[in-house]
Amino acid sequence: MSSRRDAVHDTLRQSEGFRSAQDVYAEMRQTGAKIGLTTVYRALQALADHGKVDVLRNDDGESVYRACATGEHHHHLVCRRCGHTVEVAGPDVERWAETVGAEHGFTEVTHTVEVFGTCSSCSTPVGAG
Amino acid sequence: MSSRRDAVHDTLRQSEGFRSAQDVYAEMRQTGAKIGLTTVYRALQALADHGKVDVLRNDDGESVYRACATGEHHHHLVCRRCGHTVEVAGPDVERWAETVGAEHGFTEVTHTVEVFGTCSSCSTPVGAG
DNA sequence: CCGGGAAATGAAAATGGTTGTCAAAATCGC
DNA sequence: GCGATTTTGACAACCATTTTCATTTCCCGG
Ligand SMILES: [Zn+2]
Ligand SMILES: [Zn+2]
Ligand SMILES: [Zn+2]
Ligand SMILES: [Zn+2]
Repeated sequence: MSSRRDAVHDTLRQSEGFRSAQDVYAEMRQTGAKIGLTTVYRALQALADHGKVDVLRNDDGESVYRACATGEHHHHLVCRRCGHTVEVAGPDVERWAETVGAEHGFTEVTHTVEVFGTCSSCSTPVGAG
Repeated sequence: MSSRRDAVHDTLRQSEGFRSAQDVYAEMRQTGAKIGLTTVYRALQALADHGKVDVLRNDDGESVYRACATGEHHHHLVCRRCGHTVEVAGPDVERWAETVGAEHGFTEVTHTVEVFGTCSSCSTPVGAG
């Protein structure tokens, strides 16, 4: 229905890592797209609600979004330098979370798991001769 | 040095779960403490910087703090209803995070892991009996 | 006890991401 | 074409957090 929402989704698909609403907005405007910030926020929220994109909070507390390849439950390995993101599965972690919750009598157990690091490209020594 | 910082720390110790700066401030004022909101923010940040309290972001993006029993690396099992928090260890998760990072050539790997659920007290049926 | 300088404090203003408002514009159904 | 419905986006409102800056407190030598 919404060409704007699709445009937002497309913009996100072109990005490798997680992007904030403001990022997406700026990029779309830069490429000549005619869209308002409010609409970008709404599109992003709608996409997240529909499970079309993943959302998490960065260190600044901003919501950042990413169009992941899979709709399955997964987590992320994110380069804190360049933002390069790898989707990773962790069956052990899934089990662990469930177990830990059950051990303490918790139900409806969910979890958040994110892994950060410096990717190989970014960890290549710059000053090494 | 700072009696204020100690007061903030004490207030946090009296809380079972994670509390926001505004929460702590409100509670301290309620109990008659003479302190400003700015100072509460600063004390909380300082305590977090010194590893004296744990900090994470709640669903609203607010920073929430907790005075944990151990200074060791650990994670949390949090009741999303009453905030009841259990400190949990997850050696398997620690290993998994390292492994996943290494497999993809990432270095300086860190992670965030939080488990949420409904604690036994909160999951007791209310209308039953 | 006195004074100066550094550190701590907090009221008020600024910041900034996000959400709410609401009128205009686009779309739909007929 | 036309009214009903949805979408859009400029702008204002929100609200947690930060910054500012003048005042207060603390520390310490004299
Ligand atoms: Zn990188
Ligand atoms: Zn998982
Ligand atoms: Zn509970
Ligand atoms: Zn860990």
